[in-house]
Amino acid sequence: MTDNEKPINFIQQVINNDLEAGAVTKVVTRFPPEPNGYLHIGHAKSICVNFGLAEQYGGGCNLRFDDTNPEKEDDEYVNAIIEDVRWLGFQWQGDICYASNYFDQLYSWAQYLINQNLAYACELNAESMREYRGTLTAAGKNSPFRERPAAESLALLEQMKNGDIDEGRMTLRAKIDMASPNINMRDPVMYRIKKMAHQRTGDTWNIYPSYDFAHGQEDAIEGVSHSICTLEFAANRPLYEWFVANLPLPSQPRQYEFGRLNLNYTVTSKRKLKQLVDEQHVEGWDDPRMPTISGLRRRGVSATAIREFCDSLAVAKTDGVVDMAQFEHFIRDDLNNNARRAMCVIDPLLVTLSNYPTDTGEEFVVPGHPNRDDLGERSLPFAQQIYIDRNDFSEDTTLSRKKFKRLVIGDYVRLRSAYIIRADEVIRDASGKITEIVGSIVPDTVGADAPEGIKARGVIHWVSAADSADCTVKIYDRLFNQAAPDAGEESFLEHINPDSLKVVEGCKVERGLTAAVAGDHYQFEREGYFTRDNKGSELVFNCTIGLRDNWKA
RNA sequence: UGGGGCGUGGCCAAGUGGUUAAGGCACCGGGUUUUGAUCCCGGCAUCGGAGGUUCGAAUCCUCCCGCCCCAGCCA
Repeated sequence: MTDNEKPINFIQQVINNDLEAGAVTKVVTRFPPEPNGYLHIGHAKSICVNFGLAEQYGGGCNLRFDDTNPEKEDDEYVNAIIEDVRWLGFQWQGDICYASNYFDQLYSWAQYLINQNLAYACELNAESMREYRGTLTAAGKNSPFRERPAAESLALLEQMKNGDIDEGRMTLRAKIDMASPNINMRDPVMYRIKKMAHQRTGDTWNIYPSYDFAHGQEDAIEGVSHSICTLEFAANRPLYEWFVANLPLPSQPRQYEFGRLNLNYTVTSKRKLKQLVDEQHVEGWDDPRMPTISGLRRRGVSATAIREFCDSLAVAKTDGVVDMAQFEHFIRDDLNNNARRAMCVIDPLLVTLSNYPTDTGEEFVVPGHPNRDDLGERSLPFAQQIYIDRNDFSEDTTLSRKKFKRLVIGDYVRLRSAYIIRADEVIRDASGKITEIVGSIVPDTVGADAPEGIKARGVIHWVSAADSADCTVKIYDRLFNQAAPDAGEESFLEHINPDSLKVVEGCKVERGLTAAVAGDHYQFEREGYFTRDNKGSELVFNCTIGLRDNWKA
């Protein structure tokens, strides 16, 4: 708990100064996704930054859909985004905002700029506009339509809006500077014609505002004090400021940029994630291998883990790649503290305890968590026949105790929360495969130390053969087998890990887990953290992440 | 080659002229442990490079090198 010792970032410094100078009285931020895909871990950082700042300074954060391009947007995304932000545990101030709510206002501001001789209707097509724009090193040249009278531009804008002009034939442009070293300032497009219905405004509009003409004004309308976005928008800032300076806005928002989150072994680009979904490389946006919020949730990653991880990241202007291990640390940390313990045998091998009664059994009451009394207890049925994991048995009696702390013929091992047992012989089928182990218990060793002369090699998990449930376990590996899947010349799809999903059926889990519901987290002892899948009615557990594994074979 | 931004250990990152250069992840030792987990101890950099200013520089100046972003009627 060293939160108050955490150094403040550059945005907090700006806010502190603004507050001190009286330039700002209420800190208002916003999280402004375009509803053209699902939220991913990169958005989570932005969400934590924006909502976190608002919370820290007693202000508010808006959830605003930047729905200025109906071509790519969909209500499915709107709903998914709302669900994800809520699930992460954040609450926006007031109603949800939509850029499309401001279309009328934006339109009249466009007319205002035309009247100020700061905007004009341009008939250059896309190709010509590109030529006129110049290059990184060569200045552009003025559009032949640049000096068109305001009245004419006004009329043309009206026609564009009404659908009287074909798509691609005309745009409304800001009149700034075609020779600006910043290409974004070379008469950027404010409106383009799209004769397309919008998910919220229907077919009211045939023109839609561009990002640059909309964003700062949206912020101003909402009273956003600090408009925080990622680094790639830095070059748009002068344009943002130009509109803020030249329009009669209700407030004067400022834009600040920080480095977006990149994680190795995955991609955090909506475009690429959409491609994975569309081309069915994964099951959907919420596939447990996806870095989407919904995928992580289905995988079993908790909202707390995501938030703690995001809070561990710096808000700075460097663009690095965070090691997936850092994320995994927070996933494990939260689950270790909060997940109930349970036993699940993933590759069952039958063990018959010959000196244990056939007709009776016992119930061992054990804690739900080693150091969380509030997580209750569970009851483990014990009987003559149990399952252990095939990996926890070896016929090789030469294995040292240090190297193999599991069951070996003739030696002892502790069954977690139960007896110490010894393996006596193996039973095989016709093909030579071991089908059963016959062993024996050491009496009076439940909850008690081993008697003199007996030393268990280690502790292994188990489950009652008769009184346990069948389940399926899904184990995931990273989606990409290269740290920077989108680095090289080749497509990132070339680096998809073909073995990222392993489905194991016929696992045996302690009976209590038949009551597990989606969202319940468990630690399957000695294996890892699992959560019940949120799809279908079968008893399926997704492996969120394995336990740390430090021993060297 | 124009403009903008950035370079501190394997990764993330504090640091705003005087500190033994924080912290986290990873890694390496060791201890505890009925989870090879957790937990606990300990180890682990002279700051992209070269000059310069200064009693003193990661922090200031100069030059150089490297990386990222911008030439959508995407956001």
